[in-house]
Amino acid sequence: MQARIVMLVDLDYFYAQCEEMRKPSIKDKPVVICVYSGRTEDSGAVSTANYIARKYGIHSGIPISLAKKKLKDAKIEGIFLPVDPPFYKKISDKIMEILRDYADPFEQVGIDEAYLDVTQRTKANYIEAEGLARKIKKNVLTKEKLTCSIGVGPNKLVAKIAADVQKPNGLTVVRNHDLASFMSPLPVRRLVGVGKKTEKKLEILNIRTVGQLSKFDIQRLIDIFGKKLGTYFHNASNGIDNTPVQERGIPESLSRISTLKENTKNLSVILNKAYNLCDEVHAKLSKRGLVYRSISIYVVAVDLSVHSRSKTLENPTSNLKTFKKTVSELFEKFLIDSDLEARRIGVKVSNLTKTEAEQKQLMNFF
DNA sequence: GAACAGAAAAC
DNA sequence: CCTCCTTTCTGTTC
Repeated sequence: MQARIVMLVDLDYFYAQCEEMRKPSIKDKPVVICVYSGRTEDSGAVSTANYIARKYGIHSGIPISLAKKKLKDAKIEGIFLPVDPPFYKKISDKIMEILRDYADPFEQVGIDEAYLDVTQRTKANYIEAEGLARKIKKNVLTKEKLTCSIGVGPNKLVAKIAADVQKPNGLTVVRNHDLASFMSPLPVRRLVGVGKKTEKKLEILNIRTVGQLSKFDIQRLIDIFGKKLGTYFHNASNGIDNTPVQERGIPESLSRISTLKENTKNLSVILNKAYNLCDEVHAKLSKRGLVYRSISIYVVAVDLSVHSRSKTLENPTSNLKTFKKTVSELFEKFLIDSDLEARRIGVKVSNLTKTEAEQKQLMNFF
């Protein structure tokens, strides 16, 4: 593959920034967007926090009660708001539409991130790419009143890390010439694919920085992490990533998961909740004109261990009755041979394809 | 090669 | 005290 220029546009502290836009008076306070689980008054976790809240150690994933305690200890008033996904989705859609026009091709990742291959419209020139990034930032700010951080680099991996190192409202350009000096001092945690567990494993091998990882014997990496991850680490630590920017087509799966009011192993209590989740997944499916062939259930046990069961059907379907029937069978079986108390439960459909009608529409296009 | 379950990560 | 959603990989089993 010849030289590319790839951008990663990341909408800053997205949910919290959307709320700030809706109500600018909260902008100078810690804003904490919460997923309330409904068990008790403040049970649940933080989804997103603005940068003022982050200064007090409030990050996504921590318990809401802990976030409140942190602000209380600091004697600071915070704004706690429940997530409003439809609102964020609308804003995201508008922004993604703007971004898409700058890319060739374009790849949205999640609700607040997108990769843009800008090789063509910048003629592979980094000066042009930086100018384009500024233009994009200005455009998003003018049209949607939101800031974003952009990373520009020779591939997705570098663009992503570049966007990460300076935020919010950042712009970081990494040219091939600066690749090694940019990458090698970074902690391995910055690499996509290195989370908490992998960081620990690498630390045991005395690998803390990307530079140290790049010097580590590739065969040893493969022996320890497997072929895929081992070779990925070797390449990634050298800033090499050939994965193309690709428009996302049909999703792999659609799921809904939710926390139970109380821990239980009672089938009817679980099914009552599960059927509601089925309804929601079903609604999403029909809106997108998708059918599925596989159905899964999830149980997050009291100890937070995650368990799943699944069944693949003979033929693709979108029949809600079939969905619920299968879900009930899977939960019933699970409860018989597991005896775990469920804290959270979920349902998922996968093996997705377009409906007949949608397929035809697509054919007419040609 | 497909189905299934779990782990890990990122969002 | 511990949300929610999606993807990718691995090992196992048939």
